[in-house]
Amino acid sequence: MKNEKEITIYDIAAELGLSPSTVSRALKDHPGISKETKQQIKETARRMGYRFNKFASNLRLKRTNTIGVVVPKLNSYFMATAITGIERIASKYNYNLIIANSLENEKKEAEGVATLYNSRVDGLIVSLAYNTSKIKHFDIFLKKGIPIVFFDRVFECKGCVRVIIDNFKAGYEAVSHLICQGCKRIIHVGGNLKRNVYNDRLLGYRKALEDNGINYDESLVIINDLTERAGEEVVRKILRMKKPPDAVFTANDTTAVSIILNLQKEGISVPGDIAVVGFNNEPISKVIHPNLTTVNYPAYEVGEMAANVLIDRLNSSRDVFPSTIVLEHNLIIRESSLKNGTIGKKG
Amino acid sequence: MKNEKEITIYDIAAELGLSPSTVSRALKDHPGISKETKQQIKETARRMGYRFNKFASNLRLKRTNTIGVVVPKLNSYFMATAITGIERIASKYNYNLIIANSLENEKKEAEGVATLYNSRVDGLIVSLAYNTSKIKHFDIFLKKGIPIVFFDRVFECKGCVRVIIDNFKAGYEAVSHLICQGCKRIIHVGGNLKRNVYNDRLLGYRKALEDNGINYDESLVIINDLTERAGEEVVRKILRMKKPPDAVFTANDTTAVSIILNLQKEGISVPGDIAVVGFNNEPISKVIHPNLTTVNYPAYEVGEMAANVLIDRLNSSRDVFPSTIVLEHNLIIRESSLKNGTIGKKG
DNA sequence: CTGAAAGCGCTAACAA
DNA sequence: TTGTTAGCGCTTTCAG
Repeated sequence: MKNEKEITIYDIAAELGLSPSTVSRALKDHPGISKETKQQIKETARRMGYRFNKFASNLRLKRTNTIGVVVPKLNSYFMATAITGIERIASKYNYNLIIANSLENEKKEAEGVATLYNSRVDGLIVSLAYNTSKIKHFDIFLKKGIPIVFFDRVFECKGCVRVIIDNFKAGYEAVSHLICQGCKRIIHVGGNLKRNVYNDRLLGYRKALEDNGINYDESLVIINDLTERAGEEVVRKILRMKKPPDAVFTANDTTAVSIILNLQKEGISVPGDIAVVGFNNEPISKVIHPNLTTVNYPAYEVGEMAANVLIDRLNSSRDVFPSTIVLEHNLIIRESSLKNGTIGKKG
Repeated sequence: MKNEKEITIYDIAAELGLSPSTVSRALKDHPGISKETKQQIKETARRMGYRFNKFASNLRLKRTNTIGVVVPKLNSYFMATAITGIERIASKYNYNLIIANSLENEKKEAEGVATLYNSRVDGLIVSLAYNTSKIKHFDIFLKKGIPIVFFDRVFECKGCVRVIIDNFKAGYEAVSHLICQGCKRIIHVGGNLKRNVYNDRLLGYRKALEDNGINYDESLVIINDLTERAGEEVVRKILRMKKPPDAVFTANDTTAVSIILNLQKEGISVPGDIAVVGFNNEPISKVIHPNLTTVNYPAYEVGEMAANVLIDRLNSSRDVFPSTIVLEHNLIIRESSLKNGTIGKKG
């Protein structure tokens, strides 16, 4: 590695016979510097290959213009899209992003949070890991008053903001739709109930059953990690059931698709024998045959909103902020749930 | 935002009647500090709510332990997976990641690179944007001897490392396979030929034709942006052709899947009428019916390798490094390319 | 409009 | 084993 000396504002100042403060001001377009001096300084800076030293500046200013992002994974359509939204807003407002991947693991999450704390991020955007139960690793942020915005898998805490959709309502709508289609034995496949998203979807499921006079049957609720493999296991379970279900409502598309493929492998027809509804509206839902009925989750917008809220908080001097922001979802009805080729009307 | 004073090593030193350097050393587990002192200092640090100031440290050490990552998008399976791989290695070696999204756009890419330069990343991991033609925005890095590792969409330049697969061979194998299946009029759908990946795949296509005595027909090569929409257009084009093709080899899975869906919509059977081969082995390829024959691209491993190579370079004092690292790909044959239900043997 | 000087918090060479 | 001290490069107050 070559080691050409780094150019500093002192070098520029020396070169031009000016003082470092003048150079600093000129480079920052400070009003009180003459046009010519500015021009000259900027030109010299370019010529000498000067680069601004963020660390010295951060050290001085105690502000990093960096946002920490903690997510449970990067390689899902939902997360990647949300992060893309976050990135767009951050870059618009000149914020850098440091991303920590918790890999769905509470311990890794705590480590990531600690690293970001040491990186002195100005704020945090978080979606919780699958199994996080204690959230005390965020205390250091809360105690210092560093703002946290949760999205998707959120946590109720004083002073934090949550950006979500109405998962209860979405679950309710999905299941109501299945009931309209004549389904009566509806399996629900969900995730860890510590996570609001899965808990709320389950509650929506239960309420929809209740409102339609269908008894809640605990044995029809399957909690797992919502992977592709989980879908295989669900199908194995279905095959072992004495009274088979006539529908499945799954809390994500990956598993819904896996369920469809594995049902088909067993000669079970979707939606004929079993109707399926997923969640998220990932691209895959339009590829699977039959196309998957699912809940559209505006991932990009959720990411943008989370970043906007955070940056607003960082820059505004107000001290009243929304605590929860709910974005719109909508049920997208496709073939996988249509028992009789028509949508049907009710509720 | 509350503003409790930040605790520094000076505060800890004062509290314990020690010197700042002792505190600094103790916190870094420096060998020449007694066990008890270390214990005591660490305990006090925790109690007082001390946090390490990276900026002061970076300023002092002129090293940031940060890697800049420049990618054309975040929300594709390939990129998200590669980044996950990068992240794993970076975090293993205690490096932070700053990610810049070029959105497939040369100008945005140059901006991102400039930002990362100012962030003083220790090194760069890059996959080029779709339309990048001048790469002079990397000159600042090259001139300073800051290492750059390219992956996937790479660039030939002195002192950089490239982590790739053999796209030529992969293209050759894919097309040879189609020819084995009896295909003779094979369309190739590719991307911007400035990008090595697309250019090499096209060259592989041509060579396979040549080696099998099939004339190269320029009108069968379609260059577009390889989106879902691009797939629709390819099918429209196919419908207008007097002599229809009997196969399509596409440089990614997204477009391949879109082509299959749109062909099917037109009543054209895959692989019966037209066989299809994609590229990347994204999860979607196992969902589409018929399952998509595709080239497995080890995205995670490419990401890991890129990060490993970069970090090795940063930490090693050697000055000989590989310039190109080629990882293994393999053709995964599924139903979408099997004209007669069997794989066939030849070449 | 420009300059002098102090200080942000950490590290390490050197000294004890 | 611990302490002293200078300095990393920038910003800003205060002075001119």
